Amino acid sequence: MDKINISDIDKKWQSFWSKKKNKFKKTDKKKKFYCLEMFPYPSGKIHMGHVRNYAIGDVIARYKMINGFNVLHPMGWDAFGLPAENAAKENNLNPKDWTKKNISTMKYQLQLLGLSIDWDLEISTCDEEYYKHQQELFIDFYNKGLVVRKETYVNWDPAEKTVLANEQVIDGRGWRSNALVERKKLHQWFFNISKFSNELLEDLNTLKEWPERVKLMQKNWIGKSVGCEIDFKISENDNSVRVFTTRPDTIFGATFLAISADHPLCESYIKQAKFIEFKKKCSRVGTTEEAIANAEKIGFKTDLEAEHPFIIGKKIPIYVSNFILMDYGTGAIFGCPAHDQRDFDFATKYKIEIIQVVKSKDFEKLKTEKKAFTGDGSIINSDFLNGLTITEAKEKIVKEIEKKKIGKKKVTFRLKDWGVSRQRYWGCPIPMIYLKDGSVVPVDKTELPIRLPDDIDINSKGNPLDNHPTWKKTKHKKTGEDAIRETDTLDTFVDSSWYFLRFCSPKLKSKPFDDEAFKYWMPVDQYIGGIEHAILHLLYSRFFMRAIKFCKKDIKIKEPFRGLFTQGMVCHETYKDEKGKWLSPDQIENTKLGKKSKIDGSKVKVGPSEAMSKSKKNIVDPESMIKIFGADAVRWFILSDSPPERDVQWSTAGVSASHKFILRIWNINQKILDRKQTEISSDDEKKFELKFNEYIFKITDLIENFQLNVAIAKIYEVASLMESNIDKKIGNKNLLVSQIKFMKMLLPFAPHLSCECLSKLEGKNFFEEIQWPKIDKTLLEKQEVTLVVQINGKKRGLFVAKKDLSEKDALSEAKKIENIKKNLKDKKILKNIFVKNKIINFIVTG
RNA sequence: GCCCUCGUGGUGAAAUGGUAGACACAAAGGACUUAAAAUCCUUGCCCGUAUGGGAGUGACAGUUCGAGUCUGUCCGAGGGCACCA
Repeated sequence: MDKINISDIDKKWQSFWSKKKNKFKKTDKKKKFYCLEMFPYPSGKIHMGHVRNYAIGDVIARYKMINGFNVLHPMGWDAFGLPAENAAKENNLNPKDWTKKNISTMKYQLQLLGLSIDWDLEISTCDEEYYKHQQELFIDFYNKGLVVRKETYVNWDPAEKTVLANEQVIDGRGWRSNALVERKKLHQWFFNISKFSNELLEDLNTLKEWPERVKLMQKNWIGKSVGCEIDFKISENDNSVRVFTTRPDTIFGATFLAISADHPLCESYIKQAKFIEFKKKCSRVGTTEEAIANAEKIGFKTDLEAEHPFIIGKKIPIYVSNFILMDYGTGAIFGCPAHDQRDFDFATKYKIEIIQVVKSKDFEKLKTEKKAFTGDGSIINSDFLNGLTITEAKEKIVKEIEKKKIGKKKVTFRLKDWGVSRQRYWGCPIPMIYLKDGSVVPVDKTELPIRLPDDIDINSKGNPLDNHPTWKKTKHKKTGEDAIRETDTLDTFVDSSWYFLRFCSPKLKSKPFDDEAFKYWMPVDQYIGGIEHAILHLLYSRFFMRAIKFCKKDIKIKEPFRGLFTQGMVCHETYKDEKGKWLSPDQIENTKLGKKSKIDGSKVKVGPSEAMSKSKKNIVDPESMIKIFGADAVRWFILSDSPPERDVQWSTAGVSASHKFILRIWNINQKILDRKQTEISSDDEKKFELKFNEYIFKITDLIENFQLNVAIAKIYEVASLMESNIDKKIGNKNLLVSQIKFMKMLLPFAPHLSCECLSKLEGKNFFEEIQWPKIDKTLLEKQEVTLVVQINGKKRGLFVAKKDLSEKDALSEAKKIENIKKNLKDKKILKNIFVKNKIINFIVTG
């Protein structure tokens, strides 16, 4: 019997596939399948999360390939980003070199997994061949009005002289500099994503193959709210304040107006010392959403009053308040303290009148608990609205408002425009220039790409592009006048918002993508990645597709990803030594007295299993695992232990068991090859065939439904079936044919072993002609079924019968069972329940 | 605060309203071996030698001949959104 050397067969088949460049495309071009996994950020080495992502993707890609599909299965690198700049600062090298080195390491590691990736299609977002086209798209968007320049508030790190993302601000301080972060107003570039708010929301309904959870998260993020705008006349002058509300039904309970500190009406106070002090107080609150949410409500009372639109002669004070945001609604509200918690808190603090307008028996009780009543009820104290329900009142008041021409029904979205400017070096330069007269224009497309300079001082404070001696100096192509380049670069989410389009024609020089290739491959049939991208990346990509459609008439597609699958994380136990320092799994030793530290032999405290992370050191290196157990075992384990959408616990015992199973399959294969002819028993043969065919059916169904862990459980069962039939009276040919089918079913999961076994079975190395085994439907019909017999709903016996046994025959068969006879004795059968192929239930007396 | 998801053995988990715990990990016992490793077999809560019986899917109700699965209330864990007017 041949012995197997796992690392030899890994190498053999990886080199076989790589020589063929994984181009196993079928002649049937009609059946295309675009299988895409989220491309990685080249941070240094691959981690188990990548292994899981790409193992799942590879199962789907290979399964589709051997089902006759023409499969696009590419890979690339999300190569721009902050870590490269930070690493460059620490090691005093260029971000480009650092990135390239990481890409080559990670590509080598991914190849060790034996993925069916077509590496000819490899792209990297930091290559000018890629970002050139991104700049082109940016200009297209700009020309169509989808890019705007606006002034907004940002988190400004005064030490680093740069803008920080919200997640880079920790407790109000810069994560690197530890400097107090300021709110600063800056001119920034924005993608006009809010133009598509309603479309992005409505079209979620068309995404039938997306997880409901992701769609819901996007729905909440877009945040549609239906309400109305109302103009309040200012008593002191002819101006008015426009407010937005979703509760126009509470208008009679309005006792104050509140406007944002950035509201145009505040302009006349800007120079007042009191107002300046108030604004200072506001900006002292952090910029994280949580900090804002928990901040105390403070107000600045203006000397203005507004006229209540429905109560003649009633004047209500106007406040400037920190809880009103300028970029939501109109930046102004009317406060109805009785029925809104924030308004209630504010009114209590500034002793503003509280008028109840919705009936509730708990109102006074809630008031003493300092709570507003936000529930349902009928309207009171509201003139012509009295007695109506909230819904009725909303309808009626909106009609009145529209009749009086002081406002109208209005839909508002939470989704804001996407700010894409970053004061960074390692990103795609924004192809815009500033002219002397202050205007801003795009560069001429013939000048693309606007390249990143290599000779930068990475250690300079602020943006190295801005500090570069010559880079930003340029000339306007049309007029020849001097101009200054935009020195901000694009958010890296832009890079990943269209890479899936580039994969359709990654080498094309003239355009971002080829129209024919686009038509053929798009949309992505199956997209696979982490849940952490549920909102931003997926929403931005959906926006990009629409923006491109808006710019190019012949693009018909709106949704880039037809199917989406979000996999769970890879977790591992956490370890701490006696001093509370984190230990990595390879610093742990198993002894009879428990786990000990390899470093000093001290006792180790085992913590809960958590997502693998550098900070907790609970990381297992995929490369070393592959070297020990082989690529198939690593892939197998990570797929077998949990449903792919849930978190999986990594365990060395588990992967070692997978390795043993790989060897067991090899042994089964050898035993079948070495088997001597046996006498045939038609009975054994038939049973085996029926059972085997059923497994093809089940495994096919399970893969189609992404139940990969259950599919693997069935493969274990097939292995046992094969093993137990080697000594039975089954023809060699039948066993061999079944083993070939078995190995084909194994191929998406453990391709190296599968191909090696197939080559032994068929006597040649082959791949192209592999076809997923066919299900014999007539055999499925012949399958026997187990009928369960219950008495009063309790299981009392079972028997195996032919499929579709009639009720009459089933009942008489059931009554022959010893235990059933015993239980039916002296009892009267009141009713028989019979469900074909499933169950018999006798309902009896007593 | 609002919204969503999930609670099944020592563990990861299976189960179109129809045999709960498939499959695997770990454990215990056994076989082989001088021994170990490897491999294989058995066991898994309670009563019983056993055929068998009882309890049992976070808790309590309900619908049903039959509920892990459907409905309601509660408890617990995780996630998303969060001065969004």
